[in-house]
Amino acid sequence: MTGLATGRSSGPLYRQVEAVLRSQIRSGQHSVGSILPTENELARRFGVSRATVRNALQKLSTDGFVHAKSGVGTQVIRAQGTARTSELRGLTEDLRARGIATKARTLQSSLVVPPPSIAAKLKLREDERALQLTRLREVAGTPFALLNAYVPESIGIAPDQDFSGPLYELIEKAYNLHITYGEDVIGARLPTLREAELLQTGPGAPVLTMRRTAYTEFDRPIEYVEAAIRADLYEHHVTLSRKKAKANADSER
Amino acid sequence: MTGLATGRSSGPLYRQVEAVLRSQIRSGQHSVGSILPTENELARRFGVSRATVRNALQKLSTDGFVHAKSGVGTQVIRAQGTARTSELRGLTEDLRARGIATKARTLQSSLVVPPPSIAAKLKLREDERALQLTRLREVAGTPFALLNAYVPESIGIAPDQDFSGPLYELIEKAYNLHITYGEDVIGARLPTLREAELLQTGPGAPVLTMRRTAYTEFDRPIEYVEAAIRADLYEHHVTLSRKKAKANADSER
DNA sequence: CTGTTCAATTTGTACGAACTTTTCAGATCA
DNA sequence: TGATCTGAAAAGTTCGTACAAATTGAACAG
Repeated sequence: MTGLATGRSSGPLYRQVEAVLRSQIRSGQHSVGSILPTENELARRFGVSRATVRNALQKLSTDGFVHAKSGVGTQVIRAQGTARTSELRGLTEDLRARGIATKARTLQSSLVVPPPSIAAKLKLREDERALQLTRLREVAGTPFALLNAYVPESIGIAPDQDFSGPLYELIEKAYNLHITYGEDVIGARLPTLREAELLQTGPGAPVLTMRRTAYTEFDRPIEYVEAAIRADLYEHHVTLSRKKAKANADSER
Repeated sequence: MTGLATGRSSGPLYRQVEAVLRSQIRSGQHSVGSILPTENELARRFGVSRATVRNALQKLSTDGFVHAKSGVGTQVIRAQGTARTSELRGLTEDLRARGIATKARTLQSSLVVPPPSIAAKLKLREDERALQLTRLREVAGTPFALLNAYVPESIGIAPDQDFSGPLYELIEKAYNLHITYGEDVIGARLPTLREAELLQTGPGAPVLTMRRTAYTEFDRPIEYVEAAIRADLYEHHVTLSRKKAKANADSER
């Protein structure tokens, strides 16, 4: 009855150990604040080597559930499974994750030579073209956000297709690219006349602006988006973790 | 001349290996896109075990510099040292990191029983008090942001002290607490009359709003801040990474 | 009672070895 | 030509062992 032997679970041992510990923590079997059994003890109980236990604990640690302290033990610091940092999501994905369905109306879709400022963000050479995509996103029939996206032509997206879904998914799935990270700049201002008209809002009602550059591997820019979002309909959520201020006089940048 | 023997570096071996590889990547000795020598080869060259090399590579991987692929090798995917995700920073820390000095003027500082909505965010029991702190932050003499912070009384911060610096640093250093993560909600609206007056801006000029709950260990709320920031003077920067869509049919939430 | 030393406990680091799974390219066969 | 098979190469996983460093609490000396 030493744990894993009875479970027919598949996959690497250390993931199984991790899963068991995770569920024990979630269920309160190891309460928040308590110290887990020592690594050697866990290894004995699970019938695996200490290295395997450490592998599992390390995962739990980077996920923010436990904190190992030399000479003391490994303490449970949280039980619930909320991610400690939010991941990069497109506007649509974000809303969908919150259970809000949106629909996009494509206003324009054409290949253009983007203005220099945008070409620089996409690291385009002179005269290189990009797909420019203007979309109006709606929630329950109400205009919500005006999105102006640029995607390098070299990515290979055809201008004439269905852009009503999340652009990220389209890029990732259809073109087998993986977006690794993105940089957001969030601000606010009053809408332009055209924006006010399209968003069906007053010229004095502020919009939230979001400029995002998304990158795939090798820091290659894959998309630049400027969004104007009705501030009365949307708030942006971000979860960030804070670095541990450790004693590290080594070779940090 | 097998690398580490010549270097008198201190600290764990795997950190030394990591540092060497990092600098080789940064200097272009291992160019972006190229495949690193195999783990066994690196182990041989550095004169360490493969486990140590893996330990170093794993760090480089989570930092986003390399990507290991089974059956292929470990590829360099970026050379520059920008963090792939931004960490939680207070407004002041954020600006300071960008080289902008600010000063805070404390408008109010008192112990109050916060309204229920805020008490809930701080997980306060009925009648528990919090330090309420209203500050006006200025850049070069220009009002910039109005900050309204609540800190649980149980944290133990005295209401009468110098709050001109970053509140986070004060909490962390003086009270030996560590902020582990925070949740931001960013929106925009028109300023209230009082805000417009204090920020010396017109009633029609939008402000960026930021509500943040910061947590220490055990998910204990340590601070709740509502900020109204002049949108013409500030934009919020965030860098987020995107999860790898791996084949993981295991025990995810 | 107070400060110091010391020893036990626990995680951290490092070695070596072996086997598994994934991936790719070349060889083979229809 | 093209699809499939095969084998080599690489990272992934797992074991066992040993010692180092950090921390805590108990024993001890003053």
